[in-house]
Amino acid sequence: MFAMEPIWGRPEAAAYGPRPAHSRDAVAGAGVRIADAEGIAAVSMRRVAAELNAGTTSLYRYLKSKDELLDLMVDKVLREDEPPGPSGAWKADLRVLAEHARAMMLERPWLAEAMMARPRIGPGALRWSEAWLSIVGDRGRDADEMLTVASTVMKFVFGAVMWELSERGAGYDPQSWMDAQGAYGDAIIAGGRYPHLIRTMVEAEGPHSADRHQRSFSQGMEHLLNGLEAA
Amino acid sequence: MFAMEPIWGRPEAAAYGPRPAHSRDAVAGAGVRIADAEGIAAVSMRRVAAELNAGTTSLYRYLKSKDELLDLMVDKVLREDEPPGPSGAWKADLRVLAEHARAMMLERPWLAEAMMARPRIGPGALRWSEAWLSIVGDRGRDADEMLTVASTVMKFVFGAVMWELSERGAGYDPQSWMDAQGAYGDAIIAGGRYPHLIRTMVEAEGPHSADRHQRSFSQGMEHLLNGLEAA
DNA sequence: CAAACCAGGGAACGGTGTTCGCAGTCCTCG
DNA sequence: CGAGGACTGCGAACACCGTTCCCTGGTTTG
Repeated sequence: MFAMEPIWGRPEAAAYGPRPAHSRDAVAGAGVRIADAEGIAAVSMRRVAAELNAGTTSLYRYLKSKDELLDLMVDKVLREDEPPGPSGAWKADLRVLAEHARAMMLERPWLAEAMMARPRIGPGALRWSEAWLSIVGDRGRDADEMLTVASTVMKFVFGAVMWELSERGAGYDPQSWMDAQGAYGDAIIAGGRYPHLIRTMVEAEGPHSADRHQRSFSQGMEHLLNGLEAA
Repeated sequence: MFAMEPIWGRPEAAAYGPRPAHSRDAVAGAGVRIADAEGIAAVSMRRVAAELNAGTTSLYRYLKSKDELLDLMVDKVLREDEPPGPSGAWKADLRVLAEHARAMMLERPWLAEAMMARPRIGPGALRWSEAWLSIVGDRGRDADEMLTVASTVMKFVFGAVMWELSERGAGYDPQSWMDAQGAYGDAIIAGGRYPHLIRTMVEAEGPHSADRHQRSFSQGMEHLLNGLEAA
């Protein structure tokens, strides 16, 4: 497997020559600004260059590819959002860090997907990894258990956030969708092939409430933490 | 909120006119074949049309947009992979269904991301939702608890799969990356800013083993199930 | 048989990421 | 101090992309 060198392994400034008019961080910042304001789809090389009053292809003096631009954008955001440090109570600390990570990713709907698309090995991402591990690392357990606990929580957080974003992006929530749909929704109910699904939709309060994602996340975290505590 | 009608709510065949040369399912099948063989990035309207020996723009007789093509591809795969039914032992059943879902998504690396990108409301997706809920629905609990249990497990499974795929896609695993990297890897270690991270890399056996993802998944599932059982 | 309707698909539009090559700028070395 | 060379900025161009328009020709209904 080729160990393609990440952008953080390459020096930013050259030894010789004219001073660059911009910087990696400025390029990343322009990308973040556009993604926040107009969505990740609006982040094109031309658009980012325009944001910087630069020629489109000048960006390739700072980056090898658009993927690297996304790497820089992700890491800039992670670097500028400091993870809360451990207090010593690992369960509470995991709760706090998980909530913080969730809020961060919900605030920038493009972030979670961009993080999952590429390795997370920039300085900002490493600091977040360190934060997760430092919470579970001060127990007496061995390194493998540290890893299991931390990565299990991280996986749940990512999954929960992507789940929530997928509903938000579609402007869709399960209950109102069921109500609003015409022929297809009726066919689903009339078909009788999904009894548990329909019973849940009808009986459960969760899907109707406005804070159902927050509640579902908190409850899931609580059960998960209980399971990890018993281990 | 606009309830944009999903493709499953629209009839496939028209009343009048010549018989269509293809079908939605054939179009979806062509897309799946290309995605499986050449990756999701190779799935373009032109490429799919070529696979069917059709004109590019003929596809728009079957679909409104490329997004709908992805909807059909996802649902076709879900429809053709039958979820294992419940045996009555809910914990074991959740384990089995989770493993099945994980294997399915790992086999087609494009599937998980496509599933998260759009609402999952086709027949195949509904049958999978029904399968999850039918496992937890035959306990005496109320509907909200059913939902919490099922969705918590689903979120963990998605998060775990996307995590694994993000490493695979980069041809990167944390340990070998640490070993292979030159200047940047050294700087990480020398800097001393990530003590827990480095200790984990050095001491843990997990990151070195070939089946570390499977093991991490199984262990996480076990802890999660224990926590859900106690609830 | 005529009218209405629909499937197939070529041409074209405005985007995309990226490569190439060139002009001009600055640093280093003789 | 001057020359060579490395470097930056960037316009032009390429091969694609998703999608709309519009026309031809086939099929079904009345």
